[in-house]
Amino acid sequence: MSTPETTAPEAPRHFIRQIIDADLASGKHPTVVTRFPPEPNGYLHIGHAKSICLNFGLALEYKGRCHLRMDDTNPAKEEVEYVESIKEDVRWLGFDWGAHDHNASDYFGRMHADAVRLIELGKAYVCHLSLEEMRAHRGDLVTPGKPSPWRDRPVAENLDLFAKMTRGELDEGSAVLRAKIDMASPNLLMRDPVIYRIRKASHHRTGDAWCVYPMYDYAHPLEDAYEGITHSICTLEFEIHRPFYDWLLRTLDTPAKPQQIEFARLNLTYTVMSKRRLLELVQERRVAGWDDPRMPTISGLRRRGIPASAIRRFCETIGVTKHNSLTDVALLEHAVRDELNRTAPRAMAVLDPVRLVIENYPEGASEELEAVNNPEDPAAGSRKVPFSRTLLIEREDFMEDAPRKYFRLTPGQEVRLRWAYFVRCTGCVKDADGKVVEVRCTYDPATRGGDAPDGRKVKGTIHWVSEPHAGDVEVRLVDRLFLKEDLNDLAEGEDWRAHLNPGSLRVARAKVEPSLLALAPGAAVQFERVGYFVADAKDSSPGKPVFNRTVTLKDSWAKAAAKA
RNA sequence: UGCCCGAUGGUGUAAUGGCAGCACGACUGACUCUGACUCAGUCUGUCUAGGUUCGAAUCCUAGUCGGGCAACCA
Repeated sequence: MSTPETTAPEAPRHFIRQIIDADLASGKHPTVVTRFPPEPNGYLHIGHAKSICLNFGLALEYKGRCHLRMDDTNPAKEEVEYVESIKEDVRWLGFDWGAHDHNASDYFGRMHADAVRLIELGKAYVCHLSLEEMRAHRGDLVTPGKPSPWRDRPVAENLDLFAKMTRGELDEGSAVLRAKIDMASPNLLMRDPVIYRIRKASHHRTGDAWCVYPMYDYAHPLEDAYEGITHSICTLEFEIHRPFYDWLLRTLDTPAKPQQIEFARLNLTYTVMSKRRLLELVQERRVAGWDDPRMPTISGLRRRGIPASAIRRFCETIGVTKHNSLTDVALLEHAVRDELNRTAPRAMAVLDPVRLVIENYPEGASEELEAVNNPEDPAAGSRKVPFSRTLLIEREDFMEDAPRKYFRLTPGQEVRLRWAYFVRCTGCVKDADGKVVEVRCTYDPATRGGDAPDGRKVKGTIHWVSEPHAGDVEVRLVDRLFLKEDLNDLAEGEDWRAHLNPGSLRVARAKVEPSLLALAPGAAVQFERVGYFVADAKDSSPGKPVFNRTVTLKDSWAKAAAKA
């Protein structure tokens, strides 16, 4: 597991850091304890990564600790499969919760005892209103609610009824436990919220031990208090829940009084982030699974070849605020390129091959040339690449009638074959349809290795593979999943699925230099002049890698050409 | 119609009463054995109107715009 870089001292003092600084300075807390509390009902995505980096990052930064806690209070929606994937993803991101592997369900006993205490305090009651009746009693945004007819029943009766609920003697939906607060509160969440409901369902951890399950609003503050969380960081939509959070801790007078702090969730261009939509993509088979390389899930990003360090860096870059924003996915891509440029070994692969014949190179001969593995990292060393008379180059690296400033192969022009020789184009061979089937050239033996002893320069360098030595591999040209920038900005009735990019996955064959065949599954590589790729961790087999494109290289020529 | 929260270049953010800064992006150009990287330069911003102050992105008031809130979900 990689160790996350400690945050630079000049890191922006975002508002949460400022709150913590103040709390530490005032002595309110001796240390920082945060938590990451996912509900195990789906896979983690890049938005969760923001929260993970924030919570675990803060703990690291302040030498406190961060707990991992499964918020498993709803037996109907949660599964073990998700628990495992969540742990794997957090670990992969580089974080460690140590011994603090918790579950909301660990506290069902304590929460229940606290509910009994609430009843004894006269602050909770059993209510039999149906869903519809309760909605009607709640009032609305502008009109106060009406009290439930059971609001003032005696403590003893509440105790007895809650015990019956707990023993499973009451039917689902026939009763709930409600906090008794204020039916006229302008905050609807304070109008006697439900805190326990009957669910005769089997829970993935507690089995059939319980017939009543706590609601999130009741459970979460208690979980935080039990664990001694100091700063309970969540997303903006929970802001309105904070008064109840504080009310509960105050009413129960818990020894610990964690503080809930809200920040804006991550939105990314060309990306859907809601669990519901991601689930639908999987269920409707619009992607191959949760870990499809096009998915913004942690497992998808991992399979796509995006390094954990790039995700961490990205999360630090985007900052933490209280206002909604839409982050350009280019920021993520930049973090990925930046990391991979430093670390990924280079190799040559031709995605759209056309044959290049060197007329003056001996037939049947071959040799090995030295190629640098990573110009950005001398320690990466070099490798041998086979060379012969017949090579394969990218089709787009030859043009019969080239525009000015086209530095690649065109009749009469000299270019460098990367790490090999200078070659001068002599022409091409076409088939009956006029399609180029072969490019011809001559080479200068004196330029072996790629430099001319006479000091002459070429403007262009192109990549190549030796046809007789080339490996043939599958490459998956992964592109953005959606064509629309802001998937949250949809017209009434507009289906987000209509913006799916039909070209988000193009499967192709590529010709590659032999060294690439030995690449370990999960290893990143740069195909020179093309992009960063990763040997797919799932579908690669020994000697037979399958490559996923992580991100393309920037291509200012393509941009210029498109403009012309 | 109520309550809560927010607003800084195209995008993400910093500045917490004292020179509006950084990163991404776009556009030039230099360099280059990757038209990559790197480097240099250019571009573009404090929602509006009042007020407080020597001085306001920052404090106050009003407005505008955006987001959230009426699951026995989290």
